[in-house]
Amino acid sequence: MRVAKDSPAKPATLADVARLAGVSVPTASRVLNGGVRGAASGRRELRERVEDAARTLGYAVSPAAQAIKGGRARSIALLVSDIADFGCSTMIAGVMRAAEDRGLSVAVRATLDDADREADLLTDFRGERHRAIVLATSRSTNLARESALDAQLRILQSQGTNVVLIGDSNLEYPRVTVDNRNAAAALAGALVAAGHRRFAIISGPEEQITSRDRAGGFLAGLSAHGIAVPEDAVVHSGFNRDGGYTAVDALEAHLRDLDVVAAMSDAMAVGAIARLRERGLLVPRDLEVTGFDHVPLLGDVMPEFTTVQVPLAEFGEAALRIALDEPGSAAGRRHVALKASLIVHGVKVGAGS
Amino acid sequence: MRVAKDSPAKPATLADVARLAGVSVPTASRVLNGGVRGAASGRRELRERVEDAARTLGYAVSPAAQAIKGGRARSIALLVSDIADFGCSTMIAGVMRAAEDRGLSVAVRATLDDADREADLLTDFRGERHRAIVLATSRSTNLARESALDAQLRILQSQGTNVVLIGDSNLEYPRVTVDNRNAAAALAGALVAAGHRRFAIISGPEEQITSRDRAGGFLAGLSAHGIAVPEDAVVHSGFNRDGGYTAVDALEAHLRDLDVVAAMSDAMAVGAIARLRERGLLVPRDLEVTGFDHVPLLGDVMPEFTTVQVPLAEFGEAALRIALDEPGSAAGRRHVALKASLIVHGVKVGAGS
DNA sequence: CCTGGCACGGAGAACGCTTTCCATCTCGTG
DNA sequence: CACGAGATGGAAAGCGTTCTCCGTGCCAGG
Repeated sequence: MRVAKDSPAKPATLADVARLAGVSVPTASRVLNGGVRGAASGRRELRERVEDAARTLGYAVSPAAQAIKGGRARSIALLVSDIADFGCSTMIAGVMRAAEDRGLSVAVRATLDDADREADLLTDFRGERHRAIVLATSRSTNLARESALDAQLRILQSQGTNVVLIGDSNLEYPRVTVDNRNAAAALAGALVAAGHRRFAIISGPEEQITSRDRAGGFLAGLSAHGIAVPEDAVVHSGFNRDGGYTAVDALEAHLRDLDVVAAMSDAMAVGAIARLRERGLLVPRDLEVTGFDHVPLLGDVMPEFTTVQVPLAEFGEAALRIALDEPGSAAGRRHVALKASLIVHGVKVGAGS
Repeated sequence: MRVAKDSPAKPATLADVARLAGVSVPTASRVLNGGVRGAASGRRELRERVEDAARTLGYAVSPAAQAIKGGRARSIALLVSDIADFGCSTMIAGVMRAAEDRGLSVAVRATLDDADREADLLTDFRGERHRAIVLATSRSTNLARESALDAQLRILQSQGTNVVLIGDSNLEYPRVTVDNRNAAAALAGALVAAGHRRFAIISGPEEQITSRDRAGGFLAGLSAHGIAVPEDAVVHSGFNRDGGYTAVDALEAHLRDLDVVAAMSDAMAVGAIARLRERGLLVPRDLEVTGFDHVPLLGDVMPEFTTVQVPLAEFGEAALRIALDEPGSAAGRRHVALKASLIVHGVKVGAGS
């Protein structure tokens, strides 16, 4: 008996189901959509016939067709810089979980920190007619870039796709943030309290708001205790592992006289630690390296690590609540601020805003 | 001046573009699709008119409409167990990059190791008419579960969605794998060569093929050197960080007399290290913990870590090549095996098939 | 027994796009 | 000058759904 293995048999359509059940297409649709017309409506027997038919044929509704008809897909878009980044992936998981609770799917795209890519991806999203878009790429103060982005987002918004930002930004959209400044200041305070006096800072690109806020807050926290950081002990680099790695060399002049290298993200801290070791400095024996974000895994392998816990996984839930106009604060310009906590030498010591 | 901010202005459609450009819809479609009909076809002037119109209106094609017409979406589906897992996210990034090179988008879903969820997600995928599905969840030897999955995949395949597996499986589909057995055996050999004699193994669920292969290979590698592992020094647990954490307690009887705890994944190793420390055992001072997968970050913070490097990011490229029937080996049952490398105390020492 | 109201199933349109087919137009050639 | 080949734009169909109407049948009330 020959198997028709290469038959590109077309998937069952609603029409197939209707035919098999002996009803019309709209009826089948109504039944499968949960009986819009009177919930437990219709002859029970008919309902069962349709459901049986659907099961028999292995029918699965085509979201594409639904989207094209309804004008909007049952999905939300998520833009991040890099999926492979630990922080990002935690946040993505949070968004997906939140979306799933609402019966929505998530389309994730990565910009890889390329502004052109970002623009292209937003254009794609426009065609995809998502319910909402969550923008989790780190925003900058570069006016040209940001206003180009703003224009894109405005279009998206005017076409019915809600926009939510994750993280601080100069753009005027609903957003969910963490008070990076105050958390960083609290971190600085804790480090001073622990007896440290000589600091260097590894921050992200100067234009980038998240790392700028963190570095600014950290410096402010230090100066509140009368401690200053030499100008050339604040270096800007890529906001990721490799950025932290290379930044260490820029700190060369200070390396032997430091208590703490404060990296403005856990990923940067990891890179810094690797490079410091290559240069013969051991962490935390010779100096301490602190991070920001709280990648869970780091606490396991570096129990003494000091960082700020950002509730990455909770961003998703908060963002979707805003994006989908659910009972949050009043409508209009909404903004949710989540709490960050300090983790000093592996121990959570409370909150900064 | 009032801003009509809430106008749910409909996105521009191809018809809008055509109207503005003064051409018919099919013409607009042909122009924007890259001029199927004669490449640099038509009056250049007409082409420009259409492109201008599209730009003016901010037109973005609707993939949903394309999919519904063409019968197939320009996308591939990717099923993983947990997006937040370090290994997973690296692999996802690889798949997305490979897909993007081919002009395809990726729909990622997570099963969270729940068989029911897995079935539901596969049903969803069926309706979504993807070009191909990449199944990267870890497969098991549980016959009931696997044959249910097989049935689902067969349907998918018969409906024109190619299926590729990442990782070993008993199911008969094209796949891309790593020779876990031999790599694990090589790892064992290297550890013996380093003078270790007393081993314990932390593996995933017994039914799960990946961890079973790794543990089996490891044991085989040891016994090739005349070393045996007590039966109760091989524990099975969840194939993730928490699994490693809890597994340590099951090894209680052996903990003080071990040279190496071999965890069958980096994530498990991390959990084990955390728990060992809580129990007063320091790694690598008191005993060594080895992993499997090579999460990049671990090498930075634990330079002496010993593990097996699995080319997670390359899985995507290989999987898509197979899935899309590109020039690989002959058609039919295809299978690509990627190379794993040993990383002993942070130094890459070569390959195990 | 007849009529009005109501509930429910079906016919048809519409969504945005591609594709097949056809009509037209241009140009080269006999 | 006429005819045919080749190219090119347009009309229409159709993809799988949902939604808006309609017609039908049922029941209650007069």
